[in-house]
Amino acid sequence: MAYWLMKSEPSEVSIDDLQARKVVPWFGVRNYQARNFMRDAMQLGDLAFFYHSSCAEPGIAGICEVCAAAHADDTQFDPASPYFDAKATPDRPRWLCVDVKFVEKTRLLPIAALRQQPALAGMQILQRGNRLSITPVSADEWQAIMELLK
DNA sequence: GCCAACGTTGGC
DNA sequence: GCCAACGTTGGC
Repeated sequence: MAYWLMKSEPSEVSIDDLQARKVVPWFGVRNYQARNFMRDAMQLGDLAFFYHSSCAEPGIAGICEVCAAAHADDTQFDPASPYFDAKATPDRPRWLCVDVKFVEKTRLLPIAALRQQPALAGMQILQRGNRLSITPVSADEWQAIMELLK
């Protein structure tokens, strides 16, 4: 069992959208490192903070659970999608996604609040220049954030 | 809108 | 395989 933090732009998929839809494929990842986390490291039952990025109030907005192993991301085959990849074919998909299911909506925990916690100083998302949309979270970091959310 | 940081591309 | 140019990310 591992912990993760997964960024989503709420204008595309917000925690409220996930709550309404129960399960969503984590489509749109176009970064090899993030893809490899989904393909090689994520396990069914892993928990992730659902993080709202590129929005008015960036921060942790909820919790979700990995509920399907990595499979082809359909958006890579759709010419109408911004995530279309002409070099990908159903035979040889380049991009994968796991499915996640809604666990809970939390109060919004802004990134500024995360930065104020010494226990979280090592979090990958808080490091300078971090851009990765999926990052591992240590058990200690997970616990510290859960405490903040109480 | 700014801009630092990073990943990708492609010529050589 | 190098590396400059370019595009993207994402907080501020």
